[in-house]
Amino acid sequence: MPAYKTDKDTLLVRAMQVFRSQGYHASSMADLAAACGVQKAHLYYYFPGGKEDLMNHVLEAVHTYFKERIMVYAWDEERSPEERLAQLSAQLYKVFVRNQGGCIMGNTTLEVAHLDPAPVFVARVKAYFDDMLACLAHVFAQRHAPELARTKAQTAIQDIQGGIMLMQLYNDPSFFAAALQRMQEAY
Amino acid sequence: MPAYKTDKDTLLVRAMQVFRSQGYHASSMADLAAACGVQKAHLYYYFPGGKEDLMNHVLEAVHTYFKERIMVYAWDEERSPEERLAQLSAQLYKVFVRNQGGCIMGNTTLEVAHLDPAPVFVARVKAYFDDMLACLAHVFAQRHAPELARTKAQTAIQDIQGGIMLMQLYNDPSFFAAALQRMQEAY
DNA sequence: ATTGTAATTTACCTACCGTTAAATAAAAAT
DNA sequence: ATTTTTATTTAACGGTAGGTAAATTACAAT
Repeated sequence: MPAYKTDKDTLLVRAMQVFRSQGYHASSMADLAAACGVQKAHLYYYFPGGKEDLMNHVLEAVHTYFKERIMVYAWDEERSPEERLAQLSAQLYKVFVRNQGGCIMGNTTLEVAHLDPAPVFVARVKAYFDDMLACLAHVFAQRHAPELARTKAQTAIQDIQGGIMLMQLYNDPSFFAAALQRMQEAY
Repeated sequence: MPAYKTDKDTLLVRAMQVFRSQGYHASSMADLAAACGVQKAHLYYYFPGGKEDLMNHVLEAVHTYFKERIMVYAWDEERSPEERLAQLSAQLYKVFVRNQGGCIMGNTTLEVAHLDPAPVFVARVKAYFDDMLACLAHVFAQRHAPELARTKAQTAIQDIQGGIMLMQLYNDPSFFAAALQRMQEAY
């Protein structure tokens, strides 16, 4: 089916893996091209804006993936809130433990949040956390008042992000797993 | 009193500010030297191992600062656990909200945690979180069983680190402040 | 004053960075 | 078959990265 050897989505997946495990600045265009099995000049064909443009599309793809494959469970009105949280936890655990490099959104936040000038893709990271916050708050709102639900969602996200941080530092997924557990118990 | 224009500690403070707000890889030796008011070659006089060596000493200094100026409150047996947590919260709030760039330990974790080869200073970051965890667990252990105390300490740290992350992303300290509040209520 | 040592700068090196232009190869259209 | 368009590579550019060697300046000891 692929007439040409590369399609844009494959490039994005490979580039994402590099960015996630090495970070934005430590990932060179040469690294990214090598991981994609392509000469680095070719990356400018699909992403004329260069490295920043590529990262922007990578984060957009990640955001889309999370919305379609993970956050959807939060909006599934057929299931109980408890079931939704369990589904969310299971999916998040799979994604963040299977893959090396933790959460590219969290990594990117701490790496570039207050660079001057701020890269354009900071907006993508914000949009991701906006959505994650909204979907968790929606689930908690099934039982709790909107404000409390929102606070619980924020708490869960902070706990989870901190858990991913310690998981990476100590190479021990239990921090992250515990955060997911607490999110479920918070309902 | 300073016979020469630079002493090592001043260099470390200035370098720390750069590393904290720009991150490790985005901080060039030229940036660091400029912030220190020194030619970049001079940095190799005090830190022969170069950038990595400098970062290592910066993180060591930060670790020492936190131990002596913040974590001490946790071990102050003269005060009640509630008072100690209040003191810790107040100090942490001051440090992380006043300064730009959030927590250099958290930033560094997510930026370099799984670089290959891992920089030597990853060990310093681990030591910092070890100590922070131990001191919080010590306070919680005044009322709770050791295991539960440790879990509460982990939870607090994760919540706080996630709070610092969102604080930086949204430029809103309330995430972080809420985490400190929850830490106090967890006792 | 002279010498010795510690601190700091000047000048430079190589390697690699992100990026661009032009050439080539592959596929589609006619 | 020929042409046109799309995909991909080759080759190179200027800039800057981290780092080094040597020269110079500032202080200390005598």
